[in-house]
Amino acid sequence: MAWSNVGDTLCPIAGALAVVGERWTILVLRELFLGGRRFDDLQIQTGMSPHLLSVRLKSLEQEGVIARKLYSERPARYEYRLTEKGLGLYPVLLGLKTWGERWVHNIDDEPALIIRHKACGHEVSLSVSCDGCSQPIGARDAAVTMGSGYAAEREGRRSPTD
Amino acid sequence: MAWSNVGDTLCPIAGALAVVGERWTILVLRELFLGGRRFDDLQIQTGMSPHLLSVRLKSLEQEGVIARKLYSERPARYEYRLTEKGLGLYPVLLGLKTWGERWVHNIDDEPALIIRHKACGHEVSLSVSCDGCSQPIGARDAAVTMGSGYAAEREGRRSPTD
DNA sequence: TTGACTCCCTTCAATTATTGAAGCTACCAT
DNA sequence: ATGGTAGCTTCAATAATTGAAGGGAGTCAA
Repeated sequence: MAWSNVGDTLCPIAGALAVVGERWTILVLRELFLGGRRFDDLQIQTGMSPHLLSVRLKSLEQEGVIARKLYSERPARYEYRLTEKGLGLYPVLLGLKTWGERWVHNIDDEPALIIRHKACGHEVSLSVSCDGCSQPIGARDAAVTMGSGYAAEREGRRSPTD
Repeated sequence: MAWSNVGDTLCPIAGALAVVGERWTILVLRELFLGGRRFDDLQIQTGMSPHLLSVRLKSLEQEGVIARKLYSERPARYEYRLTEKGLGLYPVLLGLKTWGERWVHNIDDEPALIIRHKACGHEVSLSVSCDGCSQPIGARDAAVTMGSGYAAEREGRRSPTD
């Protein structure tokens, strides 16, 4: 299977990756979350080639993750902004940040990014918890069940009925 | 800049992406979180080519995200398992799942994956909240500050001192 | 003890994706 | 009119990915 068909599944993780799972894409989103708005800013701070950045921006716009907004008529100049759909990726970015700090960089280093609640100034964090008992949940505390449709899709891959 | 240098920064998001940011990698991790252990399972359920899967598995093993464990001496057979470092990516996967359900698939569809707290049977969810006031936080409620090192790194890219 | 089968990959040629340098248009400042 | 900046696009070279095929090392059944 080619990567271009990765979204053809009931799995929501694969669906998400079909939109934001290519190299550089999350880095572009990071810049937008950090307040970057212009092509050159995004290009310089991500380090990607201008060509690829333009390809990625078009794709993200098409998917509705970002929107272009005219900020100068002559010459026509657009800035890029996250839509609601794009802002919805906040927990994913925060998850990567948290994991990178814990497992990739040295935990004693000065933090590169500090995220605070605007209203009260305290830091913000990500957590997985149980909707019933509110306890914090780690990967081992959870069990996965598959919906019947997705279970059938997976079974079909095991024993192809062609 | 080439993708291979994407981890050369103080940004923890980029650090994380240097490890798990390539195409297919997160899908491999999904399978492992779903309980897949063997090469062929991973290959069939992700749909990626065997070659690329073997490349990705080696890289993940090298990074300490997964470990190979011998489960049969003769013939030598290994299974792949998430390490603690790998399990730490749980919130990221859950974030993608939640976002995919909300923004990519139809929200009324039967869910493909249901995740429950083993201890009490209720569903599990991801949230961003303030460490001070415990309020739920959206992207717009938070402000980002950069550490001095990372701020300097970024400033250097704007005005290269070569 | 042959043949069929499974598991777990590896190899290779063909196709795609990505890079990095250069170029282009439109405007602004001097 | 000359130089500079913003915002891209084009293009040839390089690297990543695919899909088909193959191969070794065992197990099982006849």
